[in-house]
Amino acid sequence: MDRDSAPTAPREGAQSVHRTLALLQCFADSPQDLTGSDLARRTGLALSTAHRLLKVLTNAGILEQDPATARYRLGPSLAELGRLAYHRRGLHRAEPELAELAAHTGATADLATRVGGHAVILAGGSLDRDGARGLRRPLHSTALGKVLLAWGDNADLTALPLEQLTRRTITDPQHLREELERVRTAGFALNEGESTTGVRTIAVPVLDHTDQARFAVALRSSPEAMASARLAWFVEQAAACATALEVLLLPPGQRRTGPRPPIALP
Amino acid sequence: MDRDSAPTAPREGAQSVHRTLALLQCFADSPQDLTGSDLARRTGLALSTAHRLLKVLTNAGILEQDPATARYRLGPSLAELGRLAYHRRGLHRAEPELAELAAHTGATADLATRVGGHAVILAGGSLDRDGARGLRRPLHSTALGKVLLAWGDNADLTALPLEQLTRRTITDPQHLREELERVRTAGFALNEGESTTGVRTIAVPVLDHTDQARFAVALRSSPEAMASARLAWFVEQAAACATALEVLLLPPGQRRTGPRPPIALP
DNA sequence: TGGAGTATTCCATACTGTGGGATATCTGGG
DNA sequence: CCCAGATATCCCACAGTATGGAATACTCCA
Repeated sequence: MDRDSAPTAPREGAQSVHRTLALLQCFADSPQDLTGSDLARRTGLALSTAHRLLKVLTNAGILEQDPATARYRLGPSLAELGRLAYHRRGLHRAEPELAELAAHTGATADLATRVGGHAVILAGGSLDRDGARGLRRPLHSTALGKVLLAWGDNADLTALPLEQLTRRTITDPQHLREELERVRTAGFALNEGESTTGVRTIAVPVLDHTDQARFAVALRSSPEAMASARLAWFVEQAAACATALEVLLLPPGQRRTGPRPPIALP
Repeated sequence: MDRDSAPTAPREGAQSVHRTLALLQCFADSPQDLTGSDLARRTGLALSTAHRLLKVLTNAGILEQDPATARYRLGPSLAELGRLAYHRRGLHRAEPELAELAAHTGATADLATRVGGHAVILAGGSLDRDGARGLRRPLHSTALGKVLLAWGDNADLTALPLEQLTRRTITDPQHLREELERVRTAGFALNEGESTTGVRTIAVPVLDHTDQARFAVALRSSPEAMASARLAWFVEQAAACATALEVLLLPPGQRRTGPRPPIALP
């Protein structure tokens, strides 16, 4: 009856809050406004339950109902809180760095962090295109995710769903573990067509003082534009950006002290 | 025991969600990271209750705990959802308009909308300064709020707290009702020192097809810079911006058809 | 070394959230 | 014009979820 949302969830003593967050998540997944019944269907909730929760969110301004269609969409309070979150986390300082990186390399630059079993894109990218697809991607099938796993907590790796998205997606835990080892020794992750066919992506970590990846920076483009011969150059540009972001995004006491992981082409 | 948060709240059958939102709201009010016990104190919740709710929010990435201090702050999922909300509501298109208005007039330009008993600032302003004070202001004591009330639903006016913020704050419902009438006939709201002493603010509505204020645009500066002789000019600049925003923020079917309310200096 | 302020976990109880159902509205078609 | 289908909204008795007191573990500071 209940679908588990992430490999984190201790669903104890907080059912309604969990359900409320599930409702919110629907809006990250769908670019259109949603009807109440639609939301109930997507979350598997009873209509009246969904409706009650939606009303609370609407009264708080987290969601809003279109006066004409009565459909729900993300509301002003969320824009407000999001703006605060964005600022307080220093992401507005990251944006120009990413823009510069994108302009310099001609590729698309993304900044992401890990939330549960997903890489959540925080800055960069193209919202008009990516906003429709949603801003979170599975960890196992993206360069960003591999970096976050390789320099992070991948103990519970078997808890990840490892869903097959394309023909090339890694779905075997052991295979993934080897890939992560390769990523760690190479100093960067390379993806081609494992998440979206016809797209090549590289990613590098933004490391803290314990050598954990707090964020990841990715560059993606067509395989031709990102030809193997120029791969090292792309990775170095991304790494330079990542180093800058360590200063901009981490508080002084939590910055990497050791050297960046050296880049070694496979 | 329970403090009522807004003059909207049907607190029925959603206690935990309400409490969760109250916890979130604490972060909008305080610029610093907050400890769990601090949050429990501010919301009046039992420590264990607050902790449980905070854990759910943290697992979802709505909040995050500083790895060093274990204090809570706004998290990546909120930045993600906020970014989506910001974009989907077209607020990124409003930002340049407001920047232009601010540059042109030399004042600070804000865009806000109504959520419950508050005017929530969505774009413009200076986040570094305003982010510390919070992004929401009471309706009765700000030019933005007066506009949202004057061209909006002010039937439940007596339900507003009407808290006294400065010596000049309007605290009498009847007095406020007269002021709103004045605002409606003037076509704009003027505030001086009712919210913050030494600041003069004007605001105009962004109207929809039913002549409701969906948003409000404000300009604020020192009383000298915004001298009475030049007041009409400031109001006209703001009104021009508001007209532009009607096109940018409202869907085609919901745009004002009639003329803008004419501006009449008192 | 002790004490104050925390985070975190446990559990029996009671109150909150639940969902089935009934009603009101709306829309597009026949 | 009226009906069928889909939707928003409200109500209420029941069950199970959320609650908060208390106990433990941890960290910082004097």
